[in-house]
Amino acid sequence: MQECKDCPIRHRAVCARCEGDELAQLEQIKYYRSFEAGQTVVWAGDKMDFVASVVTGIATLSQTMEDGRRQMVGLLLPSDFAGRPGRETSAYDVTAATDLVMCCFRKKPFENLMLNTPHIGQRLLEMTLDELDAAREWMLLLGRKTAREKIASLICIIARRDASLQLNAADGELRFDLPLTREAMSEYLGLTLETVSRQVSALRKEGLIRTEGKRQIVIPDFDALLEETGDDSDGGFLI
Amino acid sequence: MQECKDCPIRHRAVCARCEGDELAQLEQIKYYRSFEAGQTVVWAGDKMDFVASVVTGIATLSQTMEDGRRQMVGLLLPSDFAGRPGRETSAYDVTAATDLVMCCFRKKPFENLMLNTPHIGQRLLEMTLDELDAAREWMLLLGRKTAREKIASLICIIARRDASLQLNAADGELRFDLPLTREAMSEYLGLTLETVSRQVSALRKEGLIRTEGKRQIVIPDFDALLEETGDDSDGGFLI
DNA sequence: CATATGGATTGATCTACATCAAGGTGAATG
DNA sequence: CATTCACCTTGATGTAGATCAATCCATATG
Repeated sequence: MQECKDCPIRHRAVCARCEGDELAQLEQIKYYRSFEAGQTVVWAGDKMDFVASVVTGIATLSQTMEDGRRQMVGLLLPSDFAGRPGRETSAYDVTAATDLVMCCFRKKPFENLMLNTPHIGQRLLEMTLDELDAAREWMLLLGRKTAREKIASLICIIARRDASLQLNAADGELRFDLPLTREAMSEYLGLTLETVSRQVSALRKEGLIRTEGKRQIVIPDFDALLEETGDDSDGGFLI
Repeated sequence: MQECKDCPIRHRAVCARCEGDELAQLEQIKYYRSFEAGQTVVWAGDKMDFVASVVTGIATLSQTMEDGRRQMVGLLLPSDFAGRPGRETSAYDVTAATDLVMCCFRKKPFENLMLNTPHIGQRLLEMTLDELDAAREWMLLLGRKTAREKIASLICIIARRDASLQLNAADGELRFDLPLTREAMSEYLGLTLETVSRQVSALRKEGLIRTEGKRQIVIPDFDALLEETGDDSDGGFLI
């Protein structure tokens, strides 16, 4: 089991500012869980007795309607946080989009720790406010953007998040793995997977992106792609 | 100026659990502001040196794209909270949908108070988590629901929120004011106002709702209307 | 009292995306 | 090495909702 100081979650997540005693306490309630791509972490409505931070891989939060329509409502990249203190059950399906490792904290002790360690609560508030902003940006995408703009936006979001985690070859080109299936992309964007496929092809034919293999994406000119998102040129950040 | 203890925001908002000293401190940094329907409280990007709680009326948070497409991303009813501690500018247009009174707290002293008063931060975290859940429910609506389901959902949301504030004649019928213009509804739902109008008319013709005057709505059978939202029958809550 | 004015409604038409359907591709498996 | 399986692509067609345009209605205004 890794030391928390080596754990990627220190970048953004709850224990980033902990030291000494607090860190020791966190260690005690901490454990790692691994999932294979496609596995479900918890179903909506199921008991969820932990909160967690993504270490490696990608997890998604989704809602499902009775007739099966699905909408993704959260995309968790490394260092992102999942789970709501003060709630027994998960409100969403949590699914591993890729192979996934999560750093889990048992909920009850975590909540106790929160009471005695104000900065954990503060950190959590900051992170929740960030997530709320991301959700609102996402709402604009869902409510008002065209299919083409949605695809361009998603690619930019992933590229940006990816770039912030590890520096990519900055010879103008941006190269990275698109870790979502067409179906997952369609659930993110409120489209069908056919429309996703068509629009990705369209961007490829126009030279705005290249695809190498099935999942690797190359963006020759990031700003050109940004133009297609519909966002303000200097626009903030999503997710 | 009202006493905080008489202020509607005590129901849900930040000062709900304050007493003695804290309340006195809150009083000192508190002031009220009134707006007429249609007025803008702040524009996205503008300096916002306060946080606030809605006392009476309705405020909206919206995002605008360069070409004018608009999406509402927040609907603030009495007792709801606006503003992000730790941020200088507003990320959204804040607009008075009806005549509006807000209870404002100057930001800097509010943040200081937060540092010394853990339960304010805790309360804020709870509220932010609730808002995040609401935003995610809203994402499902925007991404996957039909126009008809969107309208039914919005009417149910307002009815529910309204009912929780003051008890309505519970003789089966639910009667309340729909405080949004067709345009505001369309911005909430990611539709055009024409589509909103058509779908409201459709629900009326089918007897699922009645309209009295321009804004008053009567729901003869709430459960019947709920059926049209696409949500699980026991479904939670929005906004 | 005539007349703006700011919603709201309703109709006709268009189109972006969904739906239905048929292959294609590449890694995994016996 | 053939076969399967999961995923992706592309085509043909359908449709929900957008767009464009006219009219209505209630309140406000000189």
